Amino acid sequence: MPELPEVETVRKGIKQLVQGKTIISVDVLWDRIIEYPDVCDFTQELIGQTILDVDRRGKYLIFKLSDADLISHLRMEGKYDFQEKSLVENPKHTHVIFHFTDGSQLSYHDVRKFGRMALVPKDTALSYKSLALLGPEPTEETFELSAFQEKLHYSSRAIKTQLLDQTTVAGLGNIYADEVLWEAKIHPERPANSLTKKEVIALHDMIIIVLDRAVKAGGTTIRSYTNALGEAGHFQVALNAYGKTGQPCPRCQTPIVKIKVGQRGTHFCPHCQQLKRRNAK
DNA sequence: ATTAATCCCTGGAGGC
DNA sequence: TGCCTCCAGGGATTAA
Repeated sequence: MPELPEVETVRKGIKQLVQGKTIISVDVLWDRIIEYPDVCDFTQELIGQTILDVDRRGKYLIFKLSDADLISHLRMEGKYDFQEKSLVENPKHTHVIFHFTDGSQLSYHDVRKFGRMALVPKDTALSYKSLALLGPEPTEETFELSAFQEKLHYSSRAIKTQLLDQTTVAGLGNIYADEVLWEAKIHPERPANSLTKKEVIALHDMIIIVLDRAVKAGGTTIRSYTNALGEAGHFQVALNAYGKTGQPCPRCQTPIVKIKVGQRGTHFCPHCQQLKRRNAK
């Protein structure tokens, strides 16, 4: 599932392949992928537009076009593929194809059809729906400790749930939420407002560190991008908790446990990440 | 206003 | 082998 680091890797890959290309036609094979406007207008308005740049905000890709912004969210399994020449037959699960004037094409694939695209007026992507509500990017420069601390202070939800809420900080998904909580040694079910100042600082710092590390790892394979733009960059970073049910915690060897938090599968170390503080000795 | 539950989708895994 | 059920999950929507 693409989270911020994966989307960033996809962004770089797509950018170097399609920047400067002009759309000549668009095929939409599954209408519900297009959230706005209706498929007919979406297709028509894209014709003749040139891709000036490819940006990202949180987990959203933003294609900067000559006269519009195209927003694309990959959700669970969305992937982009690039072909130098149009394919006679498109693979299964191909839902949207952008044809360019030079004969090449960018196609969108999505087995579960959860991904969404929206075409909005030029330079308005960041104020479209939930993009306008996104929290800060998880970088040193933008992710302020004080705002994060305040957000947690007023929330009684489980910290894991709070981290998945994109208005807290943008870009964390189920994998990295588990990873940063493991790194910060915080139990995923701790109420957000029960974290000590020390824990909030540790969590804040780990969010920046873990995502930066993942972005850098994903970025190392960019040059090999010709196909499957959503695949590379996945699991380039070793995971410590997510998907490690029953395996020893890399810190203390206690088996990793899996529970449900807010309907989401959640992995943690019951020794390093305790719900109640042990009596200090 | 805040938060929790439901829904969208399909393929893969496990049971029998 | 094949049929059935269950599970995975980001974010929009609906409900409480």
